[in-house]
Amino acid sequence: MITADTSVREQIVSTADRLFYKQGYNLTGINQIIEEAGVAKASLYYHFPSKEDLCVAYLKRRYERWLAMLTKFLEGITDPKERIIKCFECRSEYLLDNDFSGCSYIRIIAEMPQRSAKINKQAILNKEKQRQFFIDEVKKLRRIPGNSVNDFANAIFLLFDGATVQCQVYRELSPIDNALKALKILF
Amino acid sequence: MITADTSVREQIVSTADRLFYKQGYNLTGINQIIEEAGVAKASLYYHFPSKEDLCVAYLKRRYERWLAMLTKFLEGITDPKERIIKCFECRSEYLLDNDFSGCSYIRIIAEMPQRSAKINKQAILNKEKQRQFFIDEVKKLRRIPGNSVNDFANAIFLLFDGATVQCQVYRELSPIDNALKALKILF
DNA sequence: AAATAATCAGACAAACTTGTCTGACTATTT
DNA sequence: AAATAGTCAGACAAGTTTGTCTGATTATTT
Repeated sequence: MITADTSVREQIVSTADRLFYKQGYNLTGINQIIEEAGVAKASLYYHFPSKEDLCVAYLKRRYERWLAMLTKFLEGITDPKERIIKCFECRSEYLLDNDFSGCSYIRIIAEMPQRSAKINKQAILNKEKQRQFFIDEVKKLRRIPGNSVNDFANAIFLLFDGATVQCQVYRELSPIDNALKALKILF
Repeated sequence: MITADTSVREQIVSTADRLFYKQGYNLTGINQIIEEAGVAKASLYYHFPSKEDLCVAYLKRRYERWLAMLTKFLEGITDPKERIIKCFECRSEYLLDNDFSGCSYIRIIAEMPQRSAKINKQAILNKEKQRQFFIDEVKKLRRIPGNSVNDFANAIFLLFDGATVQCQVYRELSPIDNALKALKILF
C-alpha cells in the first residue's frame, strides 16, 4: 500500500514544482526532474503526456500551496481590512521562503510567449482566484474608497502583483512595505 | 562609409532586441539571431563576448526606446499629475505595439534565476530610472497624498508594474484602466 | 489465475544549445 | 604601404532538449 504523498506521481509533481519554480520552466529539463525525483522516464510520461501537462499540474499545485498558507495566516482574523494587510504579509513570508522567485503564474507566462493554451488557461484561472479573494474582502468593508467594490479590489490586486514582481527583481521585501504604505493612503 | 543604424553591430542588437522581447531570452538561440540579422557568427562574437553581454545591450536599448517613446508622449505637458497619467497611457500603447510582452527588465529576471550579475545590474538600473521618473514628478505636485514623496511615488510605481504584468498575463489593457482608477482614488 | 496498470533502466532519435576555430577577405587607419 | 579592425561562411565540439520505444518486472484488480 502506497500513500498519496509518496506515490510516484506525487514525487514527480513535487520535484517539478520545486525545480520549475526555482530554476524556471525552460531551464528545467525532463531528465533533471526524473533524476531528482528518482523515477523512470517512462513513469513520467505515463502520468503526463508532455512537459506542458506537467506544467499545468505544477500551476495547480502552486495555487493550492498559496491558498493553504494564506488560510493559515488568516486564521481567526475577521476584520476585512486586517485580512487584506495580512495577505501582503503572507506574501512576504512566501517570497522569503521561496528565494524571491515571484509569482509562478506570472513567471510562466513571462517565460512562454508561445502561449500554450492549457498553461495559459491555468495561469489565468489562478490569477482570477487571487483577484476574487480581494473582491470578497472588499465587499465586507463598511466604507469602500472610491465607492466601487471592483475598482478598489483591483487597485489592491495591482499593488499585490506589483509588489510581488518588484520583490523578485530587487530580491528584497521593501516593495511589500511600499504596498502597505500605499494601502494606508488608499484606505 | 557605413551609417550607425545599418552597421553590423546595430543589426545584431536590433535583431536580438526583437527576438529576446518577443520569444524570450532562453528560447532565442544565437543561431536564429545571426540568421535573421544576416551576419556571420564570428561577427556577433566579435562585438559581444557572450550571449549575456548581448543581453545587457538589449536591456539598455529597451530602456532607451521606452524613454524616447515616453518623452514624445509627454511633449508639451507640464502638469505633473497629467504627466503621471500620460505615463500609464504610454504604457498602454507600448504594450499594444509590442504584443503584450510586458516589461523586459522584469521578464529577463523572471527568466534567469541563476542571476547573471551583469544582467541583474542592468535590469535593476533600468527599473531605478523608471522609479526616479515618478519621484521627480511627485516632487512637483503641490499636495502630496500621504505627505511623503517617496511613499507616494513608490505607490504609483507599484501600480505601474502591477498593471504591466497583469496586461501581459491577460493580454488586454484593462489593468491599465484599473491602475488609472486606483490613481484617482489615491490623488 | 489471468488481465491490467504501474514502474523500472536506459537506448535512441532528431534537433537544438553556446561558443571556438579556421581561413579568407575587405575596409579602415596609421 | 603596412598594420589593424571588421566581416564572412561554416565546420566542429560537447552538451543539451523532448519524446519514443524496448523489454522486463512488479502491483493491483478483476
